[in-house]
Amino acid sequence: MEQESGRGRRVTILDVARAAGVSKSTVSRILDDRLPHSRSPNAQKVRRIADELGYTRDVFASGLRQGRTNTVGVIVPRLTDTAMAVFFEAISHASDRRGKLAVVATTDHQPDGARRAVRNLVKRRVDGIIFAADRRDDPVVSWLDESEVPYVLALRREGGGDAAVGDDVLGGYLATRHLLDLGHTTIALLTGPEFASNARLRQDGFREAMEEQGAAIDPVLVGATDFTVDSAADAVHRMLDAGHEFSALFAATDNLAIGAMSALARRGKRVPDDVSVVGYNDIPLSAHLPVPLTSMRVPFEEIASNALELLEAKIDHRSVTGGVRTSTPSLIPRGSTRRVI
Amino acid sequence: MEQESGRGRRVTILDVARAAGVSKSTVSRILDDRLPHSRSPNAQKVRRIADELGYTRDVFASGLRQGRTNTVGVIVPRLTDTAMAVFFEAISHASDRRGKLAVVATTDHQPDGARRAVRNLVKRRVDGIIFAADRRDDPVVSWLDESEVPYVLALRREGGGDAAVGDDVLGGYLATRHLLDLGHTTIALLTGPEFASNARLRQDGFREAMEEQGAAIDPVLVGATDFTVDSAADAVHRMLDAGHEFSALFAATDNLAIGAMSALARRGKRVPDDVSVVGYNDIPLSAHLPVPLTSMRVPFEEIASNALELLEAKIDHRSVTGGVRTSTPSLIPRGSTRRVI
DNA sequence: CTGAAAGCGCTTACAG
DNA sequence: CTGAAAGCGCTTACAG
Repeated sequence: MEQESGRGRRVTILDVARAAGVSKSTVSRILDDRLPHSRSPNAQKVRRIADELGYTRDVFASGLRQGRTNTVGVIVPRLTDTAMAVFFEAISHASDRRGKLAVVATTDHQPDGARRAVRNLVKRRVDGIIFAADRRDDPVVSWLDESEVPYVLALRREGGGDAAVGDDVLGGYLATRHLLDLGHTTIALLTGPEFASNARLRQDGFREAMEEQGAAIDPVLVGATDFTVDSAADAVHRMLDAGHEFSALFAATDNLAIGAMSALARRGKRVPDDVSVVGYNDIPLSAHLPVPLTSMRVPFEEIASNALELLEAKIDHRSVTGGVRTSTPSLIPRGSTRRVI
Repeated sequence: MEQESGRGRRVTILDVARAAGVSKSTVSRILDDRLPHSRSPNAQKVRRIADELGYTRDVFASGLRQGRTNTVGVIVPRLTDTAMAVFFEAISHASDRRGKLAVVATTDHQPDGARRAVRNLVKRRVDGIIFAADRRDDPVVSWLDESEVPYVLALRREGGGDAAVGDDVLGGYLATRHLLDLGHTTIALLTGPEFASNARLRQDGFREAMEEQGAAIDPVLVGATDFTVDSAADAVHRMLDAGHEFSALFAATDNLAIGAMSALARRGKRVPDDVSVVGYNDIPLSAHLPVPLTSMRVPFEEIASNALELLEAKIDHRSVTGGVRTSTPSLIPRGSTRRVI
């Protein structure tokens, strides 16, 4: 690469064509990754010269002409939610490998956030959208259907659209099963808000495991949250105030588990001695808390790849077998859970 | 908006022109935000029709023609570092307000990560780059200088380029001053790796405060980390193993503080009763830890705005007075620090 | 203020 | 396989 692209005159396809003594059409074809890679001497020469000149295709010109931009939009509630940052990084890496760019927009949990995000991304000409925000009642999904932007859901299913998800029911089941296996029977649950489908499915898995075991679910020990650490702490304080004892707690996300542990600490309850705690998502921090958190690991890389594949199929108007790809979470046992004594 | 843009035929400037009975040149000018907003009847009509037709400018066509894309690239080490996610969200919001798009690339702390990130962003035709990765010795800065991409540094200064930063020396000073004021004199320090300029400046502030107070700095109580939670825990374990007592600890980031608290807990030291701890960055989680963390709040929004302004000036070839804008951090006292008894 | 025309850097039928 | 030509949707001197 003789010359890094900058503000000066860019190296265009015409420069390469002239230097190689061929037409720009030919250069365009030789450098087109979608076409079979020609090993003819001419092709090799063009590639060499393009390299020497530091030529890179102008994505704007190419996008304008092709009607596609090789850009995918990703919508998440917030990037400061580490699980979402992990997921976006996964999509970003997978996109990179496929020569695409992932751009992210956040909804900030605002009512109109999703719509604004979609509009912004569409304006930027993304080829499609991976939607990972979490409002069940959000009309954005039907709105996305009406608009003609190709999209897939990720980390949640809704309205029958294509989706790449983790098996949240199984995850909820496995987390609860772990606690039951350790001898716990009175288990508190910290779930998300009504509209969050993934939290509800994890709750379903919780119920399934409890029923299978014949363990009763105390409604007082089921706390709804808005996914904030604070609301989790509040919910646990209320449980404690109600005087209903519990020896274990399953939280629908690691953040909620952190809030729970914070409240438990403040009330003089030790983890895991007095209460065992299981989280969900296995965010990087969880392994490094004062009491390392037992958590459900979600295969974000796999889900990201699936989402991207499904989306590409949609963009290319290919129909995909299935339409929903489900990845399996796994339990990572750590210090926050122990056998009841 | 009659018709959401999608895959069907897009509404182009020509559609608007025809519907309004003017030329596309005229439409282009009327809809050009850079030009003074005309209130002539004609202009109003065109704007109304554009709206009715759901016209949005094709950023690719516009970008191709104008030679700029209204996109800024942001480079951070990782998005899973919450402080970086906060910062990117801040840039994203500020960009939005200015009608720009912010796209992010991560270095993953890889030696060649920064270069790869720059190359990727340049390929995507960003108008400029906000560089917030943290390797002091990274040759990428001089490399950026050679390439002709406009860029500014953020959260760190290096090699004299334009930069939007927090006052890390002051922050380190204030954090340490807080501990000194509470009566602590043997204070441990958790700093970053050699190459991280911001950590070093915070360390300078620490030294300044200690010297001012006439408090000695025990080299054994200065622990270098690689910014991971684990390495912080390890460093604290080593201090404890060495048998050098300390009643307070200042960590160059909240993550390091979390690692420290984790190690302290494992060694039976209570925070704040046995050891007071101060972090830096005030990430959202810090307020919600079992022991809420005293931390230095960094005005990320302000730094993001500054970075964007500096960058725009560079892009427009305007020279800016100064070239470095410094924002002031502030101490947020919480439960992790208390007066020595 | 307005319009016709050129051109940004590509890709892609079309014809050879 | 190759090249000349048209055109993607804009913006912008240029001339009126």
